[in-house]
Amino acid sequence: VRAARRERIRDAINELGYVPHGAARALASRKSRMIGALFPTLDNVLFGSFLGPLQQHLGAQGYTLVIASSEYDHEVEYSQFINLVTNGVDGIVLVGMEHNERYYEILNRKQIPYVHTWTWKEESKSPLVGFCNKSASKLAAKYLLDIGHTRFAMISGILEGNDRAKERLKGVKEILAEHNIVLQDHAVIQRPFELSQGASAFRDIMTGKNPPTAVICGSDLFACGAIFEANRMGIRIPEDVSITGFDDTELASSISPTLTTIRTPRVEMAELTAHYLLNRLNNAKASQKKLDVELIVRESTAPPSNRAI
Amino acid sequence: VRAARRERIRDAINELGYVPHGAARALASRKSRMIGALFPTLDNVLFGSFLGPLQQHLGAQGYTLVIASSEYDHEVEYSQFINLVTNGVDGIVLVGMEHNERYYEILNRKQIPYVHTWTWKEESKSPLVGFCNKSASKLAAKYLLDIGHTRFAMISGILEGNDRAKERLKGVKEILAEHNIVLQDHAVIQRPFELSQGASAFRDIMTGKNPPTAVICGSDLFACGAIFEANRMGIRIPEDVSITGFDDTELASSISPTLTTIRTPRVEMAELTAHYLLNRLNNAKASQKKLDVELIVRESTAPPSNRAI
DNA sequence: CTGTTAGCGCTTTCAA
DNA sequence: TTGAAAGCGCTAACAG
Repeated sequence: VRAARRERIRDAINELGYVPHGAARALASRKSRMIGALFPTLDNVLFGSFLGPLQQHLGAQGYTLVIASSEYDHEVEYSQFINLVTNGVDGIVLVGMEHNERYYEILNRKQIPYVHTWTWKEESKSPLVGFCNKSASKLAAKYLLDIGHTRFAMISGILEGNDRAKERLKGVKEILAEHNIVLQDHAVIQRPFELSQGASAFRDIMTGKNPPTAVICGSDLFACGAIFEANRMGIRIPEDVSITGFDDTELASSISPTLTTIRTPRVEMAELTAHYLLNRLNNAKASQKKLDVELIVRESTAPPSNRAI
Repeated sequence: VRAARRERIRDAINELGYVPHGAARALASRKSRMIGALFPTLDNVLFGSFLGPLQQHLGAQGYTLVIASSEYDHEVEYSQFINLVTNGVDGIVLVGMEHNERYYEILNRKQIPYVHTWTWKEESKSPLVGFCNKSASKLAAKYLLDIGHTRFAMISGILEGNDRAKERLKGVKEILAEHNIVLQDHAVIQRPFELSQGASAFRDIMTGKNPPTAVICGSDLFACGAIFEANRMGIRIPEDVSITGFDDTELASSISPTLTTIRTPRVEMAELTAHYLLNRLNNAKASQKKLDVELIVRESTAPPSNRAI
């Protein structure tokens, strides 16, 4: 069949509006050309900025991304996971490492490649494409120590079931300990990832006795909520209190004062996640990747003032 | 087979980790139990706050939500649309009404129910679950007129291919015209939906000659970016300039000053969208719905001051 | 290179 | 109520 005729046939197919039947194709070929992504929530620009590029890279190779969110609920996550497997995804993207053991049994039995993102551990046996949350949060704490802070508080995500949040807290504690500073339990406030939670946590922290001169936040959302609340309370940032965030979302560079934060490589992570899975699917060698994070110093941090506020 | 034995069988199935094969089921039953959602972007909390509840309601009836984003690109949207149809979704959720004619040919031929969201038109023949963008933006403009403003500017989303943005602008123009005020072309700035775009548009507006006393924004993102920029420029909100947003995202109620905005009913819209599609799929009567929007007055608006700034 | 055929794992229909 | 058989729309393997 020559090119000309081939083209006419393709045109005819388009004219008639023929759309292939994915289920039949999947059944016959044992490949669905779908990749599943199981995320904690969609209600956060963080994940959006990862999923867009991920979809793009996967789409370039003919794969469709199927997104599911667990709403930070284990039950929901489990049923969404089963949904993805039932729908026959060829590969799966998971966030963090704390997941039901059964997932891996199923994945292994069905030979479905998977990858953990948003996290990193040296000794991990399961495939990772992510960054080290612990050393990332150390970067922020270290910077604050270097410019002279000694009294700290941290606004953290809910630790339960969230290894990223746990690692971030651990990093802060470790580096403070190296400087003989103990981050006490009452100085660590756990909250769901929301602006308003950052605001109320900040108020709690600053109205307690012996308030800190620096507040380390486990998310830009917390940090920005804190900045808004500081403004309402008449607390000047950074003159009275320094604040750091985590992620470097658009809000961090837009807010006034702009936010000192940790840039997490979401776009690059999406690309490498796609490549990892695509390689596995093509039986090529696929290697996990540790990505670098970066401290972005902006206006929300400064040396502590001498006067206690 | 009695209940006891039935239960034992189910347990055994669970033990063995059997997961049904969706493609085979879909092929045999001509139902995939998947619903597609085609969105402009995932990189905006707006859509996240809709997709979460949508997934929840669909999931309650055993449906999986397959999310695709077009990144505001027609080509990408088309290929994602074909992807969804190929993957055999049983129903589809579209945002706005400006879509390729061919979508409807395919949808009709394949008898796939669909619904348009985020928009409303009285005379529409295609099913809608949404709100009227035009009357929504009128609410904001009307309020500003009522408290005495006469000089306006608008920061709008890119109009091309976006009927929601067009309607919002139209609403503002109409109500101003009723008060004999012409919103001139140079007072309307079109930008992609980003905080930083709101900031730079605000700067452009305020450094132009004869700056307005009120800036109407087609998105909370623009409005918050404008507030941040005002802060940097030493312009006081609302004393010097009033600013209104659109959507009532979490940022609107958190930012300082808090933002006067239009609340769009995203959660309710998600629920009704799910119900519409589920009813169509169950051959029950399904009716489209017009949802109400609401003006939320907060701190970012006040009567114009007498002194020109 | 092209045409034919078996069969993917289910649901559905029909027979027992 | 249960079992057997057909077949969904494709792909893959093989024969021509």
